[in-house]
Amino acid sequence: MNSRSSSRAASNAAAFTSSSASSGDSRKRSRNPPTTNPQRPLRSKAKSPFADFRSYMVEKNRKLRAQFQADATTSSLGAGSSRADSGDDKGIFHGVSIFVDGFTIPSSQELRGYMLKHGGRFENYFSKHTVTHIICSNLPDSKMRNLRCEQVFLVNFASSVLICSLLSIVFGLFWLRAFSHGLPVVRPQWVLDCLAANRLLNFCSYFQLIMWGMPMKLVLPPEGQCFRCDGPSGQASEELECMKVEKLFGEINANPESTDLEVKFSVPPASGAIPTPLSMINKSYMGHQKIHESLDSSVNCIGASNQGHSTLTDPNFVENYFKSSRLHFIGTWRNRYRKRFSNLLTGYKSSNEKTNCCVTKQKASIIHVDMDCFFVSVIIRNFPDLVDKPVAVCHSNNPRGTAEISSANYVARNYGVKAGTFVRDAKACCPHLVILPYDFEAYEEVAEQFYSILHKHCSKVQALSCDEAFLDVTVCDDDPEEIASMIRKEIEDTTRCTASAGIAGNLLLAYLATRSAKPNGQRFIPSEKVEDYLKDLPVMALPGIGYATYEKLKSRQIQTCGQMYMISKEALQKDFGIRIGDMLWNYCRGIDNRTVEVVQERKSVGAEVNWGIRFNNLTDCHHFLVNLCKEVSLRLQGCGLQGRAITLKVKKRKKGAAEPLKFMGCGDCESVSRSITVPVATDNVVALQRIAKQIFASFHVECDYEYSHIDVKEVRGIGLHITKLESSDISRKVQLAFMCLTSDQDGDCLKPEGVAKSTLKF
DNA sequence: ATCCTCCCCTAC
DNA sequence: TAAGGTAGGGGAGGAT
Ligand SMILES: Nc1ccn([C@H]2C[C@H](O)[C@@H](COP(=O)(O)OP(=O)(O)OP(=O)(O)O)O2)c(=O)n1
Ligand SMILES: [Mg+2]
Ligand SMILES: [Mg+2]
Repeated sequence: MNSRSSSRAASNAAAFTSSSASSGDSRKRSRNPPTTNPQRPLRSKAKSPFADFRSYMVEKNRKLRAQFQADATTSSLGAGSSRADSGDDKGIFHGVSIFVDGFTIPSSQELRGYMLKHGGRFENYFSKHTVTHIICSNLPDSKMRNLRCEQVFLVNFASSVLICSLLSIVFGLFWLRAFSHGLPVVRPQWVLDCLAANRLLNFCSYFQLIMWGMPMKLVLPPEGQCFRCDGPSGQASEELECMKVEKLFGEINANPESTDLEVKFSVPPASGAIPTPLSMINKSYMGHQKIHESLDSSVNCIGASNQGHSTLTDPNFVENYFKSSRLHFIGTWRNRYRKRFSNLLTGYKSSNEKTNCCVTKQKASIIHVDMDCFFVSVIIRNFPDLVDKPVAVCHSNNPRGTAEISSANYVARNYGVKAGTFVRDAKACCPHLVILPYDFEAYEEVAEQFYSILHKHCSKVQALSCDEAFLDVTVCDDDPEEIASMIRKEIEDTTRCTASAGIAGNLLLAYLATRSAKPNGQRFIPSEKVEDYLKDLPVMALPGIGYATYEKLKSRQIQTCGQMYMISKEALQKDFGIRIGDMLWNYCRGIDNRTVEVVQERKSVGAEVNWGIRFNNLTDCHHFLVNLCKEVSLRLQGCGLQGRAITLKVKKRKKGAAEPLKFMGCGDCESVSRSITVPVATDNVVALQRIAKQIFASFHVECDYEYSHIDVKEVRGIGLHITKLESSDISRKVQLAFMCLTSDQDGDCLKPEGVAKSTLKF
């Protein structure tokens, strides 16, 4: 029970066995950029109708793709079969792909119609990869409109906060303008004149003057401070307003029906209607009785027949997969924690401020606590006979299978079994290994007990994962080692699972101390022992140094912290970059300047699946993408966030790569990702789908080897990530306010209580 | 210099 | 059979 100063951490050969784990399979990464440049769609020149089955399929698949694209991109191809797409009879806008920026005359819808009719394309979202021309009217028009709105707005609300929001909307235009990326910005008249001349005219004389197009930056001040607008060269150009702003996050909600900035402010149905994040309830790992599950067919018999283990057979794969994924569980745990303990996390001022100058003089006391073989410990409570047997948690007990061990107890670890090993390899090196199934609800419950105890003993708790946290006990009166001891005892009494703890002067050393205290132990590293402790420590034991960095260091004859200690900071920075070099130099000296952060701002929301992804046709692939968008949209809404940048990632079997070692795995892949930034943050599922579809289209995933950049049959993983996040609160209010303004349209959306609520706040 | 995009790396 | 997710840090290299 006592802190045995085991030397396991140092002598453990885990670092060296891990190389075999990644042999030949997917974990290898390619540094290569995408070999292709899918700048323009490669069109096969379809000749005679379907000479054979193959060309029939090619044609069919192209139609499918075109149909799919129609949402995000509209092109004459998508317009349907009425138009013969063959030979020379391409419309006058063939090869032209426009993006309409802001208010135009003719309207963007009219322009869209012209493009469709005459062989061009119309993009709903700007991307330098897909757009060839930006269409933009004179700014004053749109500006006037916006300003007029602003005045009405003033009359109605007399709210300075809202002015700020309005201004940010106006500046959205500037930002958008700055997106031109060297593409021609052309007046809409060009389109009309081309039509009149019945040919593609040189657009040079139609260049739109970008009068106010210098990038402007709207500075969002810290709470309660002045609000400024900085001009191009950094000088404060205008002091716009000086006001108390509790928080100003941004702009109105994206309108899924239109990207025009003078949008009709209708509430997007999906995001506005359901305030409760149903997704969170559905996904709850706490639901002892699965009430809400009845909402989705998957649990009940209806959909069950279709359920499978891949996208080939399960139309509801996204949802079903996540239900069983351990990595999804631990990956999403932090958000559930945020919700569950939000009362303890809010109002805590960011310790980022170095205001604790008085504290810095005092030497910090950090405790790191981590549950021992968490997933196993929780399950094994029900099997007391197994405590001295080798046990692991895994989906499968198949001795020839490729299911992964999630956690192994310390008996099993002595045989070399650890998280991530295939069950067949685990069985090979430990034939008597007992496999137990997962119980995510139980993990959730124990984690809650764990954190309740931590928060009881200390107010500065930083959650690292469901079984691991840092505590800053610098200002506590009690002896840190005694606190750790008490906490560990209470954890064991409450949960019947053991935890280990490390105590030291900074996060790094506390973390390392826990490692050498495990299992069921604790260790204090006094500052005078630090050098001794680090001297022979393998570099791989340092947090932030994984397999790749380890290999890189090894090739430079650096394997221990002691050896790294000898390398100059400059040399490390040259080889690993400024920040990482700095980190290496610090860590091998036991220096760590990080502080315990109770609240951590979320910077991205995303979902991806890289298992069970197999498609035989584009339809299924599109279907999957649509569901992934739903998932991400629900997650955004579930945590009250909206984002401006949407990134789509596609994993594709690497050229020459064999079938994955792992059943239904992604194997050795290259991945491509591409993002689109829109001017208005969104959480709306329709908007996400449109944007994701547009990006997907730009990858040119097709069913046809010769003409596609990615064969849909080789897609092994898809991910969707949202960044440039803003809170949805404010934007929702502003949006409602706008609806009030423009009450002529969508008046039925004006839920009285909604408006009342929003005005109340102001 | 600073920002942005597209990656890779890391940890649980 | 089996459930290889999630989010942050940061580097390279290009645009501005
Ligand atoms: N590759 C991984 C790593 C972790 N986990 C899950 C199972 C672990 O039980 C839990 C906590 O991770 P830890 O790194 O803390 O590992 P353990 O708690 O299992 O063991 P230890 O005693 O080393 O902390 O996260 C996982 O499923 N797959
Ligand atoms: Mg643990
Ligand atoms: Mg842990």
